[in-house]
Parts: sequence; C-alpha cells; structure tokens
Amino acid sequence: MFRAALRQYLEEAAKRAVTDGALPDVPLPSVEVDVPRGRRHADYATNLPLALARTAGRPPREIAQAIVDALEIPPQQVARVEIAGAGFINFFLAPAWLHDLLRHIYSAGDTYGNRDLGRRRRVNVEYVSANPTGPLHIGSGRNGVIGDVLANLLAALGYDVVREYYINDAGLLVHALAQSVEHHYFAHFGQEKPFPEDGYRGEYVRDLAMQIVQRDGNAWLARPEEERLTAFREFALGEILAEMRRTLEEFGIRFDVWFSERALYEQGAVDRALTALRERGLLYEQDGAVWFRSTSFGDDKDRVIIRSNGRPMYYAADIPYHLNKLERGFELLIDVWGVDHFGDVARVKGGLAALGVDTSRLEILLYQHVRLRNEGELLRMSRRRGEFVTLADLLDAVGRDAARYFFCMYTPSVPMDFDWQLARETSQDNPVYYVQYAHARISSILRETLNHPVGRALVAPAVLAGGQPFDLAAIRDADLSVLTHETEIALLHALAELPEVIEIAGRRREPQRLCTYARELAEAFHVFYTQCRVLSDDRRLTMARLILTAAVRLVLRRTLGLIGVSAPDRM
RNA sequence: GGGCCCGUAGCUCAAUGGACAGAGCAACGGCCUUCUAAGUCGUAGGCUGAGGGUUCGAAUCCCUCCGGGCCCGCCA
Repeated sequence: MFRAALRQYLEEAAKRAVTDGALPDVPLPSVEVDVPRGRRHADYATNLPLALARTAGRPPREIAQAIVDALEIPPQQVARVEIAGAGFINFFLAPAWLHDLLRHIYSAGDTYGNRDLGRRRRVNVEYVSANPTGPLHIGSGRNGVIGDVLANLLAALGYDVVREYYINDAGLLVHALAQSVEHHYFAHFGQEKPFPEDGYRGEYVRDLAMQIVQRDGNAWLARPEEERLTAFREFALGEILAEMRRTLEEFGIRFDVWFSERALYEQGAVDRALTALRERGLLYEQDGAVWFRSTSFGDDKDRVIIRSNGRPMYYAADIPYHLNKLERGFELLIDVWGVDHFGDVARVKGGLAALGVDTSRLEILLYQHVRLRNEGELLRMSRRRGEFVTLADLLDAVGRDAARYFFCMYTPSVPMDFDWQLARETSQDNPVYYVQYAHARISSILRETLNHPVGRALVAPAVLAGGQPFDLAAIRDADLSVLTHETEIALLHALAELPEVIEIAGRRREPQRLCTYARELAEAFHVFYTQCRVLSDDRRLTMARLILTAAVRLVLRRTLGLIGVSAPDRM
C-alpha cells in the first residue's frame, strides 16, 4: 500500500512540476518505487529523476529537486524526503503510516496481498500431465509445485484460474504398458509372451498383472489379443491414474479438469486439425510419412506428424488440445513442461500459428530437471529402465511440507539437485522449519495470552481455535503509536511487502520469491521476538504487540498457504 | 556442429537495471530463573567463470570465449 501511494504522489508531483514550468514537458516514464537493499538509505526510494534525466535534458539532482518541491504528502504519512546519490529521492515513512498498515491487514484478512491485475480474466494452467504409465517420479514433484503455486499466485492476482491435467492415454506408450502387463500375466502361468521393445520394467507392472490374475484368474489367456490388450490397458490406466491422484492429493495438488487425449481422437479433433493444416499447404508426404512444414514457424527442420504406419505423433494431438482450451474461453494458457520437451514448443506453437491462433496466448514455462543425489553421487532416472524414486517415496521420506517448500525454493530455470540422503536425515536444517517455527511461536504466544494477567483481558477466546484474536473495532481503538522499537518497525516493513511479492512472483512466474519472502518475514519476527517481550505489565504495549504479532501470523499463514505448506500452531 | 538454460562465499541457493552483492549449511566465539534455543548476536569467508560493450549506474541487457545441463527420433 505504501509503494502504490508513493507512486501516485510522485506522478502527481511530476505533473505539477511540469505545469509550474519547473520541468520540461516530456513523457513520464513508469514510476518505480523500490526498497533500497537492506533499507540502508531509506524506507523507499525512486529513480524517477534518473529515468527522466535523458529526455528532460537536465541533471538528475535538479529534476529531483523540482519533483520534491512539488510533492504534496501528508506529514503523518511520510516524515522525511531527501535527495541522495546520483539522483534518487528517498522516503522515510512516518510511524503512524506504518501503524495504519496493521488496520489494513486485518481488514483485508485472508485476502491481504491480493491484487486485481487479472480482472477475472480466465487462465488455464496445465501442469504435471505425466504419462499414465507408472508412478509419479520426483520430476513431477517439481512440475506440480511450480504449476500449483503459480496457479495460486494468479488466483491471488485476480485471474480466474483453472488447473488442468492432460492425460496421455492415446498413444503408443499406454499400448506398451498394456503389453508389459501382458508379459507378466503370461509369465505367471508359465507361458512365453515377448516383453515389448519399449516396455516398462518397474515392479509395479508385475503388480498390475498380479491384480488381474487375482481378479480374473487365467481367463485372459484364451481371449483374442486385441480384446485382452484393451482390457489390460484400461485396467492399468485406471489403477495408475488412481494412484497418481492419491499421491497428488497427498502432495496438496488438486485439479479442476482431467483432460483425456483419447477424447480428442474420438471427437475427431485431431483429424480436423490435420485437415486444416493440410488445407493450408503445410503438410506433405515423404518416405511414406506425412510431414509438417514446421520450418515455416522457426523450427530447425520439418517434422513427421503422421508416421508411415498411420499413427499421428504426440504433438499432433497437442495442437487440437490447445485449440480446445482456447475454445473453452481461456484468454491465456500456461503449460508447465520439463525442459526435455523444449523441442515441442516450436512444433505446437507453429501448428497453432498455422491455424490462426495468436501464440502469445500460449505461454510455456520450462523448468530444468531434478537430479537426484545420494551421498554425493548423481543418479539418473529413467522410467523405462524402472529406475526412479517416486514422488510417493519422497513424501514418505521427507513429508509434504518439506518437499513442497524445497521444490518451490529453486528458480524453475535452474537445474536442482535433490539430495536424498540429506533430505531423509534433515529435519532441523530444512528451511521450511525456520518459517513454520515462527508461526508456531506466535501461536504459542497467543495461547499464553489467555493465562497472562494483562493479556487475558485483551484477546478474544477465538485464539484457542486458531482464529484472529481481535476484531476491527478493537484494533481501531488500540494505541499503536507505542510500536517504535527498531525490530517492530522492521517487522512492519516486512509485512508491507507481501502484495508486491505476490505481484512480482506471479507476473514473472517466479514462485521461489514466495520462499525468499517467507524466510525474510520469519527472520524479522524471530529478531523481534528475541528483543521484545509481547506479554508485559504494560497494557497498551501488550495490546499493540499482540496486534502486530497476530498480523505476522496472518501474513505468514497466507504466504505458506500460497506455497502450499502447512502453518502449524505447535512444533 | 546448431538451439535453449545456467555459471554468484568451501557447499546449496537469494537478489524489480540502482546506492556497501545477501541468506542457509559447514567453521569459530557469545546469549536460555522471562511468551517455544527448530531461535538470536558476532567473527571469518567474493575481481558475481573470463574479456569486451550499452548505460548516469550491470550479477542482471548485448557480443566473444571458457565450463556445465537439456534438446536436435516416424519416442513422449
């Protein structure tokens, strides 16, 4: 709320300076208000004079002076304004304005930090979308957290968000899965059935076969192969998808839509898209296959789109799939893909562009892969070889909170190593505990309030149920001017940052900023806690600090909520 | 070979083109008759891979080089 207000004041001042002739009439750049690193120089600062210097043709400090002269800010909001450095304007907030922040936070409650950038525009975020051929592995954990947190951020920014999972249930992969199950099924009855070339070797494949044995005995041995494979495929798909849903649920991820690739084929959407491409002269035949002229859209070579055996490639369905999403009324589509799918971006976007879609409406967020490290040794994961650590294993080992926080902490475009050994043994050193501990400490104080001679009279019993201890009237009447300690001021500044963090993290698709912020807020609280006692004999001070402390809990809870990590009341 | 991503403290990572580049872990030294020590304070640690450029200002943008990851399939 401070930045937005300061921006407004600055814009008005600059316009006033132009009207008064103190500044030449040049276009105003977008006004930026920053927190100087470590708040060393000021609470807030703007580089507006520096940005204006060139077009205005005046020294920055002179411009700064003209703007400062024209500034009209109530003294109860900003205590001091100064010109510094090369031409920055520095602002020092009046304590009263900072105290107002607490009233603002309580009145916003769980919506504190929200913005209305989206204006209810509809966004589809598609993530995880792992092939339904086996358990989710660790990479899907990173994908899931990036997508889920991004969806949370966009919702907080006022977008109407739909979370979607695309099920690749149509291609060769699920066929190979069915054949793999069939192999184990026959083996159980001592019969030979060759293992498919691209088969799946994990232990779970044998388990699936055994479940069929248990249910149907040897009934399938004598049935026609096609019928058997169809039945095995459907059984395996159902089981695997159910297992995925369980794991994702445990991971705190829930989808609004599970979209079937096969449905696209059954509805003829794939054929329609291919026909449309053909009509535009973008397909041609060569070596028995049909090729897509993807070089027309920035690809480095043309690609096969229909194999010589008549089966379309994976990305052929991806084109109508994204058309389908647009037809469902989404203005923006965001896909979260592993970096190994990089090559598909040009194909899918090219296909869409060919059909007249403005491809700026499709944004593909690529994240680098997760490598697993064990005792310093890097492990490569391959599902086909049956070598991977599942997401379910990870959840068992480190828990949902640590896993989510860990995946969220890293910038998506940077590869991350997951140290299995460390993750298993770590509980104290994990950064998530630092943040959660701050929350638990606050809850502990609020509980303790009920036993405190001064505190008892101040708070509502709702504290015990984890609710807010104060109503808005109590906060309006409280004297917050006693919050003057350096650590209290620092804490207030930290609280003020959440809206900005949500906006930047959401707009730039950088969920890790939430983790950085959570840590900073927790740190500000821990420092305050060590230096200031909340519950004391001073009734006014106790009340003010309780209000501050409960506001920190609210903001921590909100931040952790966006990350999808729990906010425990005890640890 | 071509395309994309990355290179920041011993290790893992932060850092809206802004002022003296910050945390955690690891190392060393302090702080618990007081609301949770899973905390806190201090010390030490850096030519932001190298070199050019753009800019009033570059870890951040551009170019070259070095090093690493991913992709370049009628797999997904």
